[in-house]
Amino acid sequence: MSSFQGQMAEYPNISIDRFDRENLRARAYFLSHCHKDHMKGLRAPALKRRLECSLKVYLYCSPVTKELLLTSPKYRFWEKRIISIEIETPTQISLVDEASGEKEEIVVTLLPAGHCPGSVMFLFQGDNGTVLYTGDFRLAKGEAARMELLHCGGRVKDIQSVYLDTTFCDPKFYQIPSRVHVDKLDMFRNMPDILHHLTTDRSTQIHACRHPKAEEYFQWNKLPCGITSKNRIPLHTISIKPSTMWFGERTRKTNVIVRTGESSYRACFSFHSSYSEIEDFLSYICPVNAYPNVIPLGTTVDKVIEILKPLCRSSQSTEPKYKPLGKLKRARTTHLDSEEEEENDLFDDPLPIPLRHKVPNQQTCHPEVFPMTVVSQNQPENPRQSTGCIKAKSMKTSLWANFIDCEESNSDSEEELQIPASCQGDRSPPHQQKTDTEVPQWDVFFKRNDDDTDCGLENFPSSAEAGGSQSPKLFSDSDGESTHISSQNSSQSTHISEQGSQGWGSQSDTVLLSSQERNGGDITSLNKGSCRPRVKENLPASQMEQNVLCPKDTYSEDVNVVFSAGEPTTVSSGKHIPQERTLLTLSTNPDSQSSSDFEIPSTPEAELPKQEHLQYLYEKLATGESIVLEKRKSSLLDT
DNA sequence: GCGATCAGTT
DNA sequence: CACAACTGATCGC
Repeated sequence: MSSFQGQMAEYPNISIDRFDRENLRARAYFLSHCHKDHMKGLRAPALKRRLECSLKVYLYCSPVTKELLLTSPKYRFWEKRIISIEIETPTQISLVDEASGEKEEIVVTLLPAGHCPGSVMFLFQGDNGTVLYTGDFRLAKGEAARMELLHCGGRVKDIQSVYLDTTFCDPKFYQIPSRVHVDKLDMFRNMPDILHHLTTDRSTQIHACRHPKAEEYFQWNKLPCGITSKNRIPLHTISIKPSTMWFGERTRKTNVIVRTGESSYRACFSFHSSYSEIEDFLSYICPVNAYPNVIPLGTTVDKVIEILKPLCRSSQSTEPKYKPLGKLKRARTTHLDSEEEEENDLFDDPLPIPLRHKVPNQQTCHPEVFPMTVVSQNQPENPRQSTGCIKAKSMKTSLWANFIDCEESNSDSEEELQIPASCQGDRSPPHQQKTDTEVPQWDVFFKRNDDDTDCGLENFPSSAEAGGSQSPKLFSDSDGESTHISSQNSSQSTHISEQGSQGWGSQSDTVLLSSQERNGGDITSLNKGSCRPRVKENLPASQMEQNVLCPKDTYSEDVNVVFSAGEPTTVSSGKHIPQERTLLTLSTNPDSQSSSDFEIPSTPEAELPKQEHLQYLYEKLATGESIVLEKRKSSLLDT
């Protein structure tokens, strides 16, 4: 729960995620995401009055957050006073003191925070230095390194302060498996690409509905949405409750899904970064200061600061921190106010604010162009949006850089340098339009959950060790300790297969595992990954997973299960399907609950399991035996 | 009646 | 453990 009071030392004229008390005097407001604890005062009469009096005060947030916020009638009064800013689009905002006319320029860049739909971090750049407000965030290890707008000239920007989500900033939350999310439909009404994956049709197999008395409902053979079996045959439901279990440094892999009852499971899940993720993030950013936004119960500000301190600059090298961007990108400096000719070439447009329209995500723009949106408080309804290059005259320092993807760290091959970075500067990824041997592309991040193995119980290893999520594997290592799959038993399997199909009538009839597949004979459907864009090992699982609710061209064809945080998700399963697969696989194919519903993408670069292996696994599953993967490690995990 | 706060629950 | 949302009681305006 955020205890951030709304103001940052460097830029006290703006308020973020708090809208009461002294924040009532802010010249501009920022909302990182639509969660109540970050919206304190946002609909209070005091602020309402302020808005009526101060016509230049606006609320800035991501487009999705704007949608979500305006979904509630209680916040509709904001409608004409919200300015949404595209992700990763540096935007200049004039902070005007209406009384004196005094003006302060600030550039804000929204960076995806991976916490919930629309959630962002705010990177502010202005005369008082660069500061990062993370809001609530969950980013996998290595994620910061991939955020080009956190970099300049191949290095992490010189960040004065980070205002950090420290929810799990405690070694006991050292590791949390990477994730898996839906809510009411109305809030998505203007997000067609999200809508696309949801339905109000209750006769579907995977429900993320909820009800205060869900548990009772289950007993009455009813789902939280009220649906019951039509033919008196009991529904077979499996409920999955997301909750945060943390994983320390342990030698043995631990279940990420724990069975808590006949048909109920707890899936480890978090919207917040784990300790190790925070550690990675902060040490990479290496700010001068880090301030905790969250002081969890039972701890104190001082204790949290003690944890953060060693990760800040004073505790590390006095040299400016240099971190190669690794496989993902190389920076090309494009100092906006640079004296260098080369860079000026990139910015030969004389204007400070070229009037170019924004390019839709899936399109490309010239690589040398850096987007810059200038929002003038005088033109709120029609901000001078532009993806063109800009020289931000008011900025003291060179704040921006472009990046070119590269395969190898520190490699200087010309080829790499000449890679046409198709969407540089745009919100679109710099990685777009690459081949499958390239680094992950931005929309790949949104597109699928290749690494849902963690929660998805895929029979494949995650790519965790390679810099992505460090989630525990679903299967134990070769120490022979069989973990989670063993939590299931035959009674469940049969349970599902019989009643599930009958109870769900036509819906269940669409459960489509081919007989070959059931017999382990056809593994192609399990490995659609082979025709997907390939994802490099560094692609963090959580990033892909966490973004499943982002607007779609940015994402997912094969979203995995949608959970409602804090509430059980109900799953009705179909026939003869290894249980976990049924549980956690959801096709987003809008047209059918066809076989794709049950096709789980393989982990990138994982070796395809052999038919015998699958058969072996399925047989074990069917009989309820524990699955021990002794020798399998080499073939399944070491790929 | 409404909002804020707190405690408790899910 | 924790989060986030909700409920109900209480208090003050």
